[in-house]
Amino acid sequence: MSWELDNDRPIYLQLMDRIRQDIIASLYRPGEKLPSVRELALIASVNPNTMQKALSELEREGLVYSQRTSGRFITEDEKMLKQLKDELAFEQIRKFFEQMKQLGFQEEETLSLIQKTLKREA
Amino acid sequence: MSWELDNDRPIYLQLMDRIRQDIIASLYRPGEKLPSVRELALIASVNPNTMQKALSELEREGLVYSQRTSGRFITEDEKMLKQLKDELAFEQIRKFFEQMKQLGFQEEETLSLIQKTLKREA
DNA sequence: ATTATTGTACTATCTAAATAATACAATAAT
DNA sequence: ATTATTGTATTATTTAGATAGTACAATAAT
Repeated sequence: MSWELDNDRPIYLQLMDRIRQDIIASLYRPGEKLPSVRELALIASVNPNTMQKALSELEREGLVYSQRTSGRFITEDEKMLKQLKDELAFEQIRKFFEQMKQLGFQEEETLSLIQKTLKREA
Repeated sequence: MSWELDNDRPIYLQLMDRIRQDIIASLYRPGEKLPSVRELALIASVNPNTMQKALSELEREGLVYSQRTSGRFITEDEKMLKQLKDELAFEQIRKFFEQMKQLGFQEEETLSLIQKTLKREA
């Protein structure tokens, strides 16, 4: 299937974002075993080294841990996952309003623009 | 002052974003003369070549135009500026909801989370 | 015991981006 | 006329990232 990656940011960062999101959104469950580095590299269509880098960075963040030869697993610390989810969501909101502000939209305008956009979809 | 740049994306793309936003938000007015390449490079604390690249790309987008030796100017096509502003805003909204969705928040949840966040600020 | 799979490590190569240092032609300012 | 400023072009160097290829130690599976 080959993940959607662009050339504007380092691949390994995009891989991290994607996997982090999949964990947060519970596509992978706490304690679940991840596919191997080589498998994930195949799935995403990237070099195994690049995937390895992404995974080892996620390990530094504490989101996954590896057991020497049995594989790599999602952390079982559900409290941490919940907290991370909230943090990431808040960060998205903050950045979004920041961007809109820089385009010249105050909070009120942004809010009504959202309403309008959502209505148009429905 | 030195603009806020990170190492996660090419500098010239970040420069483009910044200048594009400043134009859209009317920090620079249509027809107004931009500081010279060298000046802007100093202001942003980047290499003149990098700034040159950003500006020539913005020129390809039609946002600015250069007159051989008198300098570089903001386009006078206000219609285009207005349209670009709307497009960029819509794109921000779309991406934001996309990101939130990938974190596991549906539109409704995202909306109420926004309300909650804005209230907390006030 | 043997085999296959695991994460990990290492070296080499290639490319894009950023920087540095100049240079030049056109023209506005003097 | 001379000077300074403009955008632009060129060459070289450095660095980070991506890829390719290979290797190894630990251990689960057989």
